Amino acid sequence: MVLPLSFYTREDVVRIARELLGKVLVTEFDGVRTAGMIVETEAYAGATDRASHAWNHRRTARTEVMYASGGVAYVYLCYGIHHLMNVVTHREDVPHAVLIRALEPLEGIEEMLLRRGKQSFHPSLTAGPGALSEALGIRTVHTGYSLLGPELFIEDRGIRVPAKKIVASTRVGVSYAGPDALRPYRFYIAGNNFVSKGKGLPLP
DNA sequence: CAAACGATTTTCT
DNA sequence: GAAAATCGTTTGG
Repeated sequence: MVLPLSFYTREDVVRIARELLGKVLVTEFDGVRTAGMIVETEAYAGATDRASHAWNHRRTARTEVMYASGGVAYVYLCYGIHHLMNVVTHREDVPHAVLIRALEPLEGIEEMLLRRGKQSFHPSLTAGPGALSEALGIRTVHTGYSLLGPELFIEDRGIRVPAKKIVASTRVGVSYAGPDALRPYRFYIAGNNFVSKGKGLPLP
């Protein structure tokens, strides 16, 4: 089933990040379907989190969509090259979000190879936030799109990720965030080949 | 209006 | 392991 709006509008963004592991992200642009199981996420706790684009209620044209009510996508361009996709959570005016960092491909692998310009199936196809966005055709034009479909949605297909397989660590690439860089807000499935190689700071 | 920079990935040594 | 690629967003003058 497609995750309902009530999944996204809850208050605990860290819990939502953890619960997104094992869910399936699907895109269907121009009738082409691609999908993958989420294996790595990061929570960004809005105004109180220095690592967040919305830290201290920073509000710009780019981050405006983070202030929407949960259940929409926040997609932005990083390093001029990579499109990074986030799930907006919580209620209106509370700019929480979860970055999707890695997927295990499930459907439309041929199309993913085409979009990524790859010859063969390899974890680098969808391991990493920029890579998975390219594989699924997600670009900044999709920011603000509903996560309830029809072109972009997340499903629960009954995949259960045992708590013992969920690892918490620090977030990748946020060392500028001072003490907040130490928050254990990154989650991934232990042993999954499609988890990105990115590293955060060592946990205290 | 100019300039620095980034929640990354790939390639080259 | 280091460095380049590449451009929209943000910030400072």
